[in-house]
Amino acid sequence: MNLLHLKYFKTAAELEHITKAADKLFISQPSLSKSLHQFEEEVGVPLFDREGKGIRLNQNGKILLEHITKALDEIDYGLAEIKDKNHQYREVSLSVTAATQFLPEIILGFQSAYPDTEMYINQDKPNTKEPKSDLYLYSSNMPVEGENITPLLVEECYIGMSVNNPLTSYDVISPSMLKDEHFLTMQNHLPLYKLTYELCENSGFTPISHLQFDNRETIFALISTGMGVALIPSKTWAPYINDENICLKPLSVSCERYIILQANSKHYFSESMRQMSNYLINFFKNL
Amino acid sequence: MNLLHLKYFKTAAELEHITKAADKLFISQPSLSKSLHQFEEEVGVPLFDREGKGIRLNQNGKILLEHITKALDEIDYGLAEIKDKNHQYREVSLSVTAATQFLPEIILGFQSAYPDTEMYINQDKPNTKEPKSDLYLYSSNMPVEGENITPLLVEECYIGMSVNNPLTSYDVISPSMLKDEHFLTMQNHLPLYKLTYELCENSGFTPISHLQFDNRETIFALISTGMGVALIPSKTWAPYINDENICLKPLSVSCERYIILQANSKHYFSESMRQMSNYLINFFKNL
DNA sequence: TAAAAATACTCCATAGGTATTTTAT
DNA sequence: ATAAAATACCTATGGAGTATTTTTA
Repeated sequence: MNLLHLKYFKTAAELEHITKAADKLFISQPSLSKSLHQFEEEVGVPLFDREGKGIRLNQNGKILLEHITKALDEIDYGLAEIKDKNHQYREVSLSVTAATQFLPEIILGFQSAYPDTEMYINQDKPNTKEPKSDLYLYSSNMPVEGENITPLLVEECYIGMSVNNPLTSYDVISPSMLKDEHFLTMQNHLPLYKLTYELCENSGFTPISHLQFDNRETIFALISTGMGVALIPSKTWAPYINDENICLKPLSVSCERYIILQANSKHYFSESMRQMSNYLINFFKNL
Repeated sequence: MNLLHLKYFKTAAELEHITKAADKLFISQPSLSKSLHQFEEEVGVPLFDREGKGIRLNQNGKILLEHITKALDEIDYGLAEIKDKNHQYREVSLSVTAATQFLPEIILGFQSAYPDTEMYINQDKPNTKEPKSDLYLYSSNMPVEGENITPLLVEECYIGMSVNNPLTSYDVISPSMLKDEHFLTMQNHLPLYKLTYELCENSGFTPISHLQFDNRETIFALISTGMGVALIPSKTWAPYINDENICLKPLSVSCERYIILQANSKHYFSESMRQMSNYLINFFKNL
C-alpha cells in the first residue's frame, strides 16, 4: 500500500467514475483501474460495487474514505505548517462570494501591503464538505459564530425606491406596504435574494420578483426609472448610489445582512492567512 | 513521497538513531538513510540535525512527526474498522498489569467463550504516549474516569499481620500504629507499593520497607512467620489466604484500590474488544 | 579505533504506459 | 454502437540490497 493508492482511491471514491478520476489525476484509466483493484486486494475487502458500466462506492469504501480523507488532510496540514514556519511560500487563497465590488480595491491594497505574498482568488462556495480555499469571504442573513469565523460587517438594509413612488411620503416602511411592489433582486442563489424573500414571507406575502440581476448598478438604474423597489444594504450599496431619483427609506422591522470571514479549519493557519485576515478585518472596519 | 517514507520517518524520529530504526523496520541502514534524505528533500526543509555521529529530530521534524503519527493512526483505524466490520479477524490484544493472578482463569474462560477470537496478552504499561494494545487492565489507587475507561472493581484494603502480633488485640488499626512495623510490599513500580507508601505518608511517617516481592504468596508466607505486615486487598488477595497464622484487621481510614479497564482510543473499538470488555466486566462482577 | 551515517553501485519489483478486450447501455 | 472498466503486456523508475567510505566521539 502506497500514498498514491490512497490518493487515487480518494479521488475515484469521490467521483465514482474511474475514467474521470484518472483524468483528474493525470494518469491513464487502466493504471487507475489496476491501482484500485490492487488496493482492494490489499485491504482485503471490496470497496466498490461494479454496477454495469460504472462503479459505486460501497459501505466499506465509505468508511475508508472518511478515514483516508482525514489522514491525507493531516499530512497536508503538517507539510503546510512546516513550509510556512520556514517561510518557504507566502501564498493565500481567498474565495469571495460577497462584497465583490470591493475586490479590485482589496486585491490592489493587499498586493501593495504584502508584495511578496501570492494571492489566489476564486468563487468557491463556503461550507462545502471539501473546502479548498484558505479563507472564505461570504455574506449571511443570520449572525454566524464559530472558532474560525470572524464577522467583518453588519449592515442594516433600506428599501430603495423611485422618488416618484407614493410610498416616499412615509418616514418608515413596513414590509406589508410592499405587497404589490415589483422587487428588483439579485440572482436567486445569492443571499440578498433570500433576504428579500424572507423579509416578505415573514410579513405574509410572496414578493413579486421577475427581474434578477448580478450587479448593483443595473438595479440602481431600474429603481431610478420606477421599474421597482429593492433592498439596499446600508454600507456596501447605499454609499455608491449617485442618483437623485432614488430614495432610501428605513424599514419598520430589522433587516440585517452580515459579511463573514471564515478560515478553512483543515488548513494550517499560515502567516499569509493571518496577513489576509487582518487586512480584510481592517478594510471592513474602515469602510 | 510514499507511505513508507512516512513510516520510516516516524520510526527514525522516535528512536533518533538510524541504525536502530533500520533494524526495527527490517531494512538496511543505508536504505533508511537514503529514504530519510529523500524525504527531507521532498519536504523541502531538514527534519533532523546531524550531530556528530547520530541524528536529532529538529523543530520541523517534531511538528511533522505529530501530524504523521495522527495520519498513520487514522489509516490504521480505518483499516481495522473495515476488517472488523467484515469479520475478517477476531483478535484482541490485552495488557495486564493488575490482577495477574486471575490471568490463567481469564485466558481459559475467554478462550472457551470465544474460541474463534485470538488473544494476545502482554504487560505494556497503560497511559503511554503510544499505546499498542487494544485493552489495558491495570490498577490504580485513585478512582479514574473517562470515555474509554470502565472501573471493574473497588476493593478495601486490610492490614495483614501475624496472629502473634500485639496489634491483633485492636479491632481497628490506625496507620500511625504501624510506624515501627516492617512492611512487606510489592515491588516499587507496582501500585500496591505506592498505596502502602501513601497510606503511611498521609499519617506522617515513612514505612519501613526493606523487602519487596512480585507475588502474593511470598508475602503471605512471611506475614505468617511474623516477618512483617502488609496491605491486603479485600477481594483479589484476602480470599486466597489459607493460613491460620495470618490475621486481617480493618484500617481506621479508607484505603481503596481500583481495578480499571481502559480501551485504546486510537484503535477502532472492534467486536473482539467488545467481547473481551464484556467478559472482563462480568468476570470481576462475579468475583 | 570503533560506531554511526553517508555514498556508490547493482538489481528487480512495480507503477505507469499503450493496445486491446469485455461488458452493459 | 458506444461508453466504461478490465485485461495483457511492456517499460523504466526507484526502493532495497551489499560493499565501502566518511565522520567524529
